[in-house]
Amino acid sequence: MTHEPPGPDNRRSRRPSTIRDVATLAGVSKSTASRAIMGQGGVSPENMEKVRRAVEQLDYVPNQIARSLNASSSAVLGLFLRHTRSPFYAHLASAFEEHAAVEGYEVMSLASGDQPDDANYRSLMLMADMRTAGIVVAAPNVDPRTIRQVASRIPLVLVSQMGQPSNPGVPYVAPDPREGGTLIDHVAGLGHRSIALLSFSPEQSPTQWARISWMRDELEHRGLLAGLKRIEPDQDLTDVVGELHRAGATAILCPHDSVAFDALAAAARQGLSVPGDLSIAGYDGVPPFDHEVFGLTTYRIPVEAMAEAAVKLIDDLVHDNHVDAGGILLRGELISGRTVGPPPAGPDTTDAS
Amino acid sequence: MTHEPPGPDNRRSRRPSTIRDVATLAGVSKSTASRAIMGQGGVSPENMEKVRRAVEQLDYVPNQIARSLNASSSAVLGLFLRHTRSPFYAHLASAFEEHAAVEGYEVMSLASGDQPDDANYRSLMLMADMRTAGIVVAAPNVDPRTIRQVASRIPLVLVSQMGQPSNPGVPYVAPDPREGGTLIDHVAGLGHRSIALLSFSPEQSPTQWARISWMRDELEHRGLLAGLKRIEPDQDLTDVVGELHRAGATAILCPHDSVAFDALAAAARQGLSVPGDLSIAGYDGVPPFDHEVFGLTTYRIPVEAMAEAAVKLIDDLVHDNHVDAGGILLRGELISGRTVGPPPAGPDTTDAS
DNA sequence: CTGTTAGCGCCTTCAA
DNA sequence: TTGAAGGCGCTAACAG
Repeated sequence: MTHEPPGPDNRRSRRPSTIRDVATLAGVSKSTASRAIMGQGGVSPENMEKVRRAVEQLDYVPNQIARSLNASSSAVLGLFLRHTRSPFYAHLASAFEEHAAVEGYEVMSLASGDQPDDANYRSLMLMADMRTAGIVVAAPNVDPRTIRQVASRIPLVLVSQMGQPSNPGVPYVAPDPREGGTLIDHVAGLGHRSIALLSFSPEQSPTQWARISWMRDELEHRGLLAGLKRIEPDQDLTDVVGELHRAGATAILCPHDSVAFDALAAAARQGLSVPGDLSIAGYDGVPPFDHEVFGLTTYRIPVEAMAEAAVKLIDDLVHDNHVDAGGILLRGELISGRTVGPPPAGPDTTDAS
Repeated sequence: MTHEPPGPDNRRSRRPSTIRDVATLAGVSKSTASRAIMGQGGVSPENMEKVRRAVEQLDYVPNQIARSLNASSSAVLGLFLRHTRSPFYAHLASAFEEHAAVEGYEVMSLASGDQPDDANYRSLMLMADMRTAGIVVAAPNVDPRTIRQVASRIPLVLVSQMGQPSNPGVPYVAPDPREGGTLIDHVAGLGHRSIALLSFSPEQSPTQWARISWMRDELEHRGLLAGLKRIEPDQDLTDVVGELHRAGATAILCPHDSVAFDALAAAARQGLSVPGDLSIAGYDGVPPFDHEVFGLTTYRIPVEAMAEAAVKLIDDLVHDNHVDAGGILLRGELISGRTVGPPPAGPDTTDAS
């Protein structure tokens, strides 16, 4: 084995050069260097040039953080997400980044995961500390008090998966709650008279809980409710789906698309054909679940439009433009796939026209 | 309509209280306040209590950024991702956050999207500026020079979707390149003698390009290559798939799972049954694509293990433990689904045992 | 144990 | 046009 060359060092070396280094090398004062770098004029051409060269030679890049420490605001937006994993949030984040970039913002994201609320508070404060221009919160698990506390210090916009969130005074973007019946209309319209719901616990997801609750009430009101089954994340749905079917349900509405696919797998294991024996619908309608090859029937939350609206809202807030204390409601759309069809012709189909 | 109450204000109010406010209110000096807050001892019980009360009364939260400005390091890790959208990166980010949390790190993420490399450089510097303890880069589009430049200032680990990346001296985590043949072995093992590849351009994804190139060479070497078709993102694959099939290909390997589903849809439109007429395989094997209900045959990149290894690596680097200049290679696994089967019995199946 | 001083890197008054 | 000084919020080193 030959002698190893000093080689590209694993360990860090020269500390990043500061504006001081630039000033010294250019033979001017820090202030002049600063002004030259900021390009605000008021610097002689010679000094301008000297500084430019020093910057180049030293690979100098201004420390954005130190800069924003006294600038009181930067061009960075904070995005606080429930998870990174779920396609809904991933898609939202991506769309938000794109639209924010158009307005000249950089986006830094933090995820809540399942941390307790005081950790959420610290995460949000961390964003605020770095003088983000504003924060967008897309994490239904954050306590409303925390939201208000942070919102009192920095422009903050809420993005919700459902109707108006319970944070008075904080602007929000959300799907129009009046759209909640779209899916039910579709399923009922095909003739289903016994529709079941799957749901996580309220703790696991307040948003989905609210959504499902609304649907339960609506179905009950219309006399179509076949029952609501509480499920756990990653639970095997084979038995649940089997029971619901045996109990007479002809359609199952799921809290989100991923669950719908679990239910489809469960139905397959139970030897049930979809939508022949049983119809199954999801909720969210976000890539990749909405891929034509899957043919899932679902309700598409208008993620793209929500992201765009959120950027506009936070941007207005940042620029102190007038912003409605309320929020912006957007309409999604029904994705009509191949997992929902007419109910099987049963013995009591008499009243189905 | 009644008179509106002053209401929870849309606009921000009192600027966040600083350690100065705390000190003043508690009637001590900034240093004492600081020490009390840091809880490092050396403060009298009375002052301790006074400060505690002041903190509570003012809702004081230390500014982490200002703190790290002279601390030279914080407990925040930076994660720089190619996209937020793709399930691969979303999954990686999520897993990374979880493992980082175990080690007591917070994770802030920035996405590269399609920005030019100088913007990538600025993004990475922004992370470094905020004194992140270290940075993990999972974005194959970042220029190696940029990587080295940043790595010379701050602990940096590379996470790649394929074998060893071309960044000498920078530790990395990657799937074992020797595993590259797994999928080919599987498909060829079933009797396919004419295997086609789909690929994006090298610019769109160096990683996938490298992977596909490797496969092309391998297939050519084995005399099984039916051709390589260059595709664009979001391209309709109907014609491509049709042509490949007519040209005699019995199996198509895709650059990643999402493309595989596009190909499946295209095959369906062409009236081809899968895997009866044509076998199709993906690559990545990450949720939600690996869901049993889809039955996709693919190669699963060991994302979880990679995330865990990346955390360990960056943590070691941060603590100046010895870290191999090379990297860590991990093995994924073949997911054998229902989209790859034996080739159709053709006129020239004579040599297939 | 406590307060004063200095400095992280930067920008922005204020005089000169 | 320029430099010196001060401050963003915080912590660490240094006297008392």
